[in-house]
Amino acid sequence: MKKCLYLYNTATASKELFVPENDPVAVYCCGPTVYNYAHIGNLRTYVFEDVLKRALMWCGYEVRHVVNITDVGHLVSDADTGEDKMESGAAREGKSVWDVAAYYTERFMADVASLNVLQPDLWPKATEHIPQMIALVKTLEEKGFTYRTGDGIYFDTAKFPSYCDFARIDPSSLRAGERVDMGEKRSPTDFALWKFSPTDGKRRQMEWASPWGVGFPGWHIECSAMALSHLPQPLDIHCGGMDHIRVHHTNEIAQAEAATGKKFARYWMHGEFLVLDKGKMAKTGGNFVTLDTLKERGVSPLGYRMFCYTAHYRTPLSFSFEGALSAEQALASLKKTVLSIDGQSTNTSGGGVSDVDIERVENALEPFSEAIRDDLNMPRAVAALWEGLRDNAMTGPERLAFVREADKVLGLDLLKTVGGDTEVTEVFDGYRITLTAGVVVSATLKDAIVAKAAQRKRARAEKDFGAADGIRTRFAEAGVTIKDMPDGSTRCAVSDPALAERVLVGL
RNA sequence: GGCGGCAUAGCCAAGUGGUAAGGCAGAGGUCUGCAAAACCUUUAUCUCCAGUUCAAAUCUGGAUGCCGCCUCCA
Repeated sequence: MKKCLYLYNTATASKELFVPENDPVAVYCCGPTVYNYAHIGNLRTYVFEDVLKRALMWCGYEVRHVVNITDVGHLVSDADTGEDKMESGAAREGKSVWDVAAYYTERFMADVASLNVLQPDLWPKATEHIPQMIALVKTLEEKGFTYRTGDGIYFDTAKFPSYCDFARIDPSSLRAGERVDMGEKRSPTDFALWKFSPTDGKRRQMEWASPWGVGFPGWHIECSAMALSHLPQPLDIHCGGMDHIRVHHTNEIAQAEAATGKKFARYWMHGEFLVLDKGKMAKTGGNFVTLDTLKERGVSPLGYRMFCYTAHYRTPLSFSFEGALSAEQALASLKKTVLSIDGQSTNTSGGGVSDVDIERVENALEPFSEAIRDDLNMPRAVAALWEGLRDNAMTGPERLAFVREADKVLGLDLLKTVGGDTEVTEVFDGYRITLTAGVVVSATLKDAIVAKAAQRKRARAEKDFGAADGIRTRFAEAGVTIKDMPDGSTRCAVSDPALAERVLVGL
């Protein structure tokens, strides 16, 4: 029994009940062009797509998920000029394009993995699908959809009457040649299927032989070829960022449908941008924030995932470190709340599951489920989670079951106990002092902190609060927070070991 | 110049006709030598103007501001 799910379809500009044609559901997502690090704006889209996939699975569907890796450089524009991003990336770093592609592919995969994005079933690479792309272009050529210019083989959009339907554009409104030179193109909407390598002697690092001459594929044909090679047509869902609607997806539809005579994809879903004060974040601008930058500023990957949930995926989300930090904080208290749930069975049967009233859990889950199934409304789903956690009607085990279900879609590791932190408990003069830090702390620093903390303990016992507070102030300067626990023990949390060492050990 | 979108508390935001979800921050309180933590309580009439309606943040018209697309881009 599948749960029903409503999704917004860009192709019809409306929310529709999702009814797949394939089993497993065929989902294709446009992947990264691997010439630089993924910025958190890119990553927002992959989080959205992951939520989509999890929601589908949660509703009872099996999913076949394909995300391509665009490792072939394409020109900055379809015009004859412009540099190739892959090639210029290689030149910038003094590596071969192949090395650049391999490096950033690996980095991208690590980034999405840290965001708890589920692995797709397949990561096809453009460079490994050149024959399929050539075959597709050949079919288009045989059917009369192409023409040749001095720099490549182009798709003739005039031969595909429904070209403008998807993006709802008025072709006459496009200003041909105003911003980019048309070259020999017959129409501003025509696009390259195959580009010839430059003949000025500047050899490309990536080029292949083809029936039309040595060159490389156009960007759009890469996706169509990879999608058609690995998924049944029509695809059930095709995803990407907003910016792909106008050109990339419009072109993909034209190529694929012209070549096969069949519908390419049934549902099209697009993620909105992450925006900064100054507008959108862009790789080309060079000014962008990565997951590593976020980590340096105290925002974990899952904190960022949480941040993505503050807005609906079809709404632009304003980014600021303050906002990201608030999501980090929210995630921390959410986890704390979950960890404090007493999951012990109150039932003497010892089964542990027997006293979970499934129906009660499902009732509690209903608002969450409704939000998810209403076009992945994550802000409402997260609100429903908070509300559910406050629901006193549920027992501890029921509450845990509730969170476990919700986290299948959220992917926030809400039930995972805190790991990775170093935590050392020392007994000093009879006082229990626990040291926590996100990283490994040297023995000297540990000893210094423990000694100082014990000294403060003693001062407090002797009611010498001036001395006690002096030590606490010193700790604060060293980035160490100190807390007296109800059970009489003391906890010290080290935020920056280097700083702490300088302040507390150095002198 | 054309096309499209957005404007909700200090911040991020949900909400598309019946009198404002949630989170973060803030405030007050309990607790504490003081802190911290925890827990409880609490904070908006929805950019402006004019309409439609018994009723509008939600519909219509206008104004202002911001953003996106028209070139590669999540």
